[in-house]
Amino acid sequence: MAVRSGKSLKSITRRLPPAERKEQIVAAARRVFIRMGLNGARTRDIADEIGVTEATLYIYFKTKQELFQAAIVEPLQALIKLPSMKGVDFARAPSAQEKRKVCRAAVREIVTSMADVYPLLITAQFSDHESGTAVYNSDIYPILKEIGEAVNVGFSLADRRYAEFVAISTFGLSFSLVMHHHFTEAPLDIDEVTDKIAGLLLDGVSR
Amino acid sequence: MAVRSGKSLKSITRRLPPAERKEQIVAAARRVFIRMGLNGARTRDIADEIGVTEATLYIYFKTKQELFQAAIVEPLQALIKLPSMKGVDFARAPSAQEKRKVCRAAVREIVTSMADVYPLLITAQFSDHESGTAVYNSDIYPILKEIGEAVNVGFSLADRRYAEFVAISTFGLSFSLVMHHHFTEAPLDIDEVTDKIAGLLLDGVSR
Amino acid sequence: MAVRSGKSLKSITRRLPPAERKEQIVAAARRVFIRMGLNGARTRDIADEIGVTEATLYIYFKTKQELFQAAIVEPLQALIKLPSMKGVDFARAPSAQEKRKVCRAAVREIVTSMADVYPLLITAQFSDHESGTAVYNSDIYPILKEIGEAVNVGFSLADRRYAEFVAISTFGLSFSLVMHHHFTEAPLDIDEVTDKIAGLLLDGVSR
Amino acid sequence: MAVRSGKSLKSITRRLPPAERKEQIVAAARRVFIRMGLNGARTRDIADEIGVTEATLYIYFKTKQELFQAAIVEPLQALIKLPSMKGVDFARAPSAQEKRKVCRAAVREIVTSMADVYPLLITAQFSDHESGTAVYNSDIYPILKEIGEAVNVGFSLADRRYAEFVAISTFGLSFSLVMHHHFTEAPLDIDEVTDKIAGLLLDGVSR
DNA sequence: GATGAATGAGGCTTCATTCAT
DNA sequence: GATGAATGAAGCCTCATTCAT
Repeated sequence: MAVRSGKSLKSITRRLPPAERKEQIVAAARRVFIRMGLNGARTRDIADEIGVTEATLYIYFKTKQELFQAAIVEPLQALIKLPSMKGVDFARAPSAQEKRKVCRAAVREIVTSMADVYPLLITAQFSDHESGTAVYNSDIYPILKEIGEAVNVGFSLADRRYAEFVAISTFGLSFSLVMHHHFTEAPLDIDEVTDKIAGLLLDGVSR
Repeated sequence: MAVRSGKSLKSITRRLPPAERKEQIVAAARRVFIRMGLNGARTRDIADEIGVTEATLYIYFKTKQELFQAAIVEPLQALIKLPSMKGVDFARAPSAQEKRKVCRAAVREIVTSMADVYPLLITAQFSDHESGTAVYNSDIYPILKEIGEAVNVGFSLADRRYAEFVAISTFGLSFSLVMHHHFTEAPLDIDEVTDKIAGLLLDGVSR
Repeated sequence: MAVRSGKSLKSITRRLPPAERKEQIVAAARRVFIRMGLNGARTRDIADEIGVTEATLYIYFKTKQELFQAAIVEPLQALIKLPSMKGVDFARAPSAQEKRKVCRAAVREIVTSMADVYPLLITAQFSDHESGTAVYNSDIYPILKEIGEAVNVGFSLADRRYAEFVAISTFGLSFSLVMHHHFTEAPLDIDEVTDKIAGLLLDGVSR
Repeated sequence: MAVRSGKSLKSITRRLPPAERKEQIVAAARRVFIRMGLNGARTRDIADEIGVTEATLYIYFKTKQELFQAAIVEPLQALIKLPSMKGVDFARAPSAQEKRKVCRAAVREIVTSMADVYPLLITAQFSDHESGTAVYNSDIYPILKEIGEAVNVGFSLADRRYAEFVAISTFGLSFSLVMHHHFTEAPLDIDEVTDKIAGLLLDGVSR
C-alpha cells in the first residue's frame, strides 16, 4: 500500500529545463537584489529562495555580478525603452482640449512604467555610486531627453533647457509617488495619480 | 625651526581631542558610505580615509551599524527637521501676489535642503529595503505631511489627500532635479531651479 | 554525398565500443594529468579533451584517483617493467670490447625507456610526497636494484652498494638529460645521448 | 598552588612580531607545499601547522600563490645561486692530481646544495608543467650552463655541447642520489656520495 | 552507454570586530 | 586614546561526484 509520495518536498522542483531554471533563478535574484541591494544580497539567499544550492546558480551565471546584470540591469533597460513616447503625438493634436488628452496619456504611460521600473531603478541606481551613474547617464537620461523633445514640440517651448526640466519633473513626480506607495505600502491608483500629475503639469496646484 | 622628531607622517594626527576625532571619523564614514552604500563600505576604507586603524573606529562606535547611524541617518534626520515650514506662513499672506512669494520661499528652502540631504537620503533609504522603509516612514513622511498641512492652509485645499500629493510632488521635483545634477555633475543653480519648480507648482508648465 | 543529419559535431563520437571509449578516456586523462599534475587536473578538462561529459568518466572509473591510477601509475609500472635487463647479459660477454657493447645496449634501453616514462614518472612521483614515495619504493627502486645486479655481474664489482650506486646513477643520467630536453623543448637524439652516457659510465668525462 | 599555566596551549604563540610571524608562516607553508605540492596544499593546513587562522596568512601574503613564491620559489632561487662555481678554479690547477681535487670539491658543493635544494626543486618544478618550465629555464639551466663553462675550461673540452652534457650529468647524478635518499629515508653520507660521483665523472665505473 | 542537471563539501579570501600592549 | 596582531564567521566560487532520464 505504498504511498509513492514524491520523495522530499524539495525534489518536486528538481531537474528543470535550463531555460525555465534560468528564468527562475533570475526571478529569485531579482527579488533578493531588490530587497538587499547588490552588496547586501547573498548568493546563499538567492539559492535558498528557490530551493537550489549556490552551485546551481553558477551553472547559469559566471559571477554574482553577471546575475545582477541579468536580474536587474537588463530588465530595467528593457522596461525603460518600452514606453518611449511613441503615441505621444502632441504636434498633431489640433485643439488645446486635445493636447490635454495627449498629455494625460503620456503621463499615464510614464506612471505605469515607473510602477514597474521603480524597484529595478533604485536597485540599479543606488547600489553603488559608480554603476548608478553609468545607468543614469546611459539609460535613464536619454529617455528623459526624448520626453523633453516631445514636450518641447507639444507645448511649443522655445527653451530646450526648460523642456528638459519638464521631463525631469515628470520623472520626479512619478518617481516620488511610486516611492511613497512602495514605502507606505498604500495601494497605487494609477488613474488617480495620472490625473493629479497631469493636472499639476498643465495648470499647477489646483485651487 | 625644530625638526619635529622622527616618527611617521601618520603620527602627526595622533591623539586628537575625543570630540574632534569622533567628528573626523563620522565625516570620513559619511564620505565612504555615500560612495559605497552601507554594505559596500569597508571599515578599512573609512579608517584609511583619515589615517587611523580600524580599531580606532571601535573606540568611538560599537559597530559599523552605529557608525552608519551617526554618519548618515542622524545627520539626515537633523537636516530634514531644519527646513520644516517655519517661515512658510501662507495663512498670513494677504494677497495672491504675496502667496506666490511665500510659496517660492518655501520651495527654495526645500530645494536647498534637498541639495544637502540628497546623498544622505539615498544612502539611508536605498541601502536596504527594510531600513529604508523605516527611515521613510519615521523621518521623511512626517515632514511631507507637515508640508502638506502648510500647503493645505495656504491654498485652502479642501482635500487632505491632495495636499499630501502636493507635498510628495514638491519632494519629487526637488529630488529629481538634484539627482540629475548629481549624476550628470552639471552645476546646480538653486535660484533657477526654485523658479522653475515654483512656477510649475503655481501655474503648470509655462507656455 | 549525404548530409549526415543535423545533431551536433560532438555527437559524431557518440556510442563508442566500451573498450575504445575507456582507452580514449585514459589517454585524455594522461595528457591532462601530465600537464597539470594530479591535483591541478580537473575532471572537466579531461572530459572536454575528448568531447564527453564528466559523467561519462564515471561510467568507466569510480573516482578521479582510480583514473589517475589507470592513466599514469599503471602505464608507468608497465613501461618500467619492460626494459628490465633481459638482453643485458654481461656475464656472457667474452671480451672487454664485447662488454662495452653490451653496456651501451643496456644504456640505450634505459634512455629509450626514460624518454617514454619521464612524464609519467614525474607525474606519479611528484604529485604528492606520500604516493610518490610508494611508487618509488614499490616500482622504481626494485628495477634499479635489478639493474644494479646486472652491473654487479658485468663489472665484477665486489660491492653491492657500489652496484646500487651505479644503477641509481644511470637512472639519474637518463633522467636529467630527458628532463632537460623536456623543459627546453630541444629535440632528443637518443643515440647521441646513449653514446655520451655510456662513455661517461665506462671511462668518465672524456678528455 | 595555582599553576599559572599560559591560558590555552595555543595562546603561547599569540602576538608575534611581524617578521617572526612571517618567517613562521613561510616555514609552515614550505613544509606543507613540499608535502602536498602547490595544488594539493590547503591554506587551512598551513595555518593549522602553526596554530593560527587562515585569515592570519592573508595579513602577510595577498594570495596563496604569493606565499608559494616566498616559501618555495624564492628560497630555491637563493640557494641555487650560492654554490655557483666560485671556488672551482680548474684553470689554475697545475697537475692532474690537483685537478682531481678541484673536481671533487666542485662535486661536493653541488651535492651539498642538492641535498638542501631538492625538496624545493621538485616542488617548484613539478607542481605544474608551465611554472616548472619557467623555473627550469630561468633559474636551473643558467646554473648548469655556468657549471658547463667551468668544466669546459677544467677539462679543456673543445665541444660546448659536451660540456653542457657533463653539467647536466652532474646535476642528474646528484639529483638521483638525493632523491633516492629522500624516498627511502636512508641517511645521506655526503662525503661518500661525493667520492663516488667524482670517481664516476673522472674515471667511469671503477672496476 | 551517455547526458544534463544538480549537489555537498570545501577552497580561497574578506571583513567586521576584539584585545593585549 | 591608539595600535597592531589576530580572529570567527561568512562570502563567492569550484570541483568531484551522483542520478534520473
